[in-house]
Amino acid sequence: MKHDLKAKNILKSAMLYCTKPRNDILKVLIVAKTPLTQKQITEKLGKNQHNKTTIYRTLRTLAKKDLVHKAYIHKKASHFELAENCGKTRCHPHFTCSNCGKTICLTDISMPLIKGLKKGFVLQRQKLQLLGLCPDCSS
Amino acid sequence: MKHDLKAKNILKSAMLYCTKPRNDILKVLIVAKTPLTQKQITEKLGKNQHNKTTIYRTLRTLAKKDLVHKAYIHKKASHFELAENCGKTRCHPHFTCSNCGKTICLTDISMPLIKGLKKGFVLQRQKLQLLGLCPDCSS
DNA sequence: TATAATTTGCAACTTAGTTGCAATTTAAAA
DNA sequence: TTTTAAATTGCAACTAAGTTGCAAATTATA
Ligand SMILES: [Zn+2]
Ligand SMILES: [Zn+2]
Ligand SMILES: [Zn+2]
Ligand SMILES: [Zn+2]
Repeated sequence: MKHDLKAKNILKSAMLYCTKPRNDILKVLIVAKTPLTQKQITEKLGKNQHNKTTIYRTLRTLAKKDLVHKAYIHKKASHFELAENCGKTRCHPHFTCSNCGKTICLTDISMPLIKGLKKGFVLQRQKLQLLGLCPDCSS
Repeated sequence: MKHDLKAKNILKSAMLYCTKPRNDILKVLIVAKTPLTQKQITEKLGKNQHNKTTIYRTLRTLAKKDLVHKAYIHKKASHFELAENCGKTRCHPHFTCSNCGKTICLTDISMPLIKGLKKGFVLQRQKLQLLGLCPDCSS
């Protein structure tokens, strides 16, 4: 149960109550390869079902501690992922296929931080969203 | 009625029926300084009210012709703007204040196009979203 | 003016996400 | 271990953005 331990540690380090819903949801996010919606998390929870309110609240709690990011919104649904592949103020880019809807995390491509922000602006997070055709749909 | 003429020309160039709803909605977008939601467009329409379905359909029609962009989503609501301040595949960045919710169009700041996309990916549009504190909220 | 094609308005619907509250669970003290 | 206070959960009811089907109205063209 390597992921179970990791989930527990994440919660402990963030000084959060270690509950079964949080643990289960974190484990789903740990093994996920792309950001997930509440619905997708519910599907992946399998027999460890939890109320959708609990899932939304857990995601918000984890996001407040910057452990989870709302990566992007697609078809009205927010997609969440662990923050571990993002920098302090910069997230990795996400490429969404306008044909099939699939999204790919570009964890190996980085964009420079924006330059030239006028005085007074404090940047907390930079997100890059790419739309286009994925390899499957462009051939 | 300079804006009226501009709206008419936009519709004509795109080979779209020139109807009163489309004209009115376009005029609102022409004078807007930031992206607007359907609700905000309705407010700015004043006495030229149109059904919300019509507004959504008009926005979709204009977006299909790349005259309008869904710039970003904030608090579950899509925000639309004219595409005229965006490049062919690159939109100008948007800075949203996490404190007051205000959004600023950074039309004078440009980010390089992403490099290093793997073979097969076809980029259609690049969007940059910035979150942080605006000058009013950072002092 | 007549005609065909397109667009509009309405009402009903879908669905992501939120809220209040009572019941349950957690963590830490006794 | 038992007790206790604080935090979390589940439920049902709700909010609100956006969509759909269809009849009526409008547009462009001849
Ligand atoms: Zn695709
Ligand atoms: Zn990602
Ligand atoms: Zn602000
Ligand atoms: Zn803008």
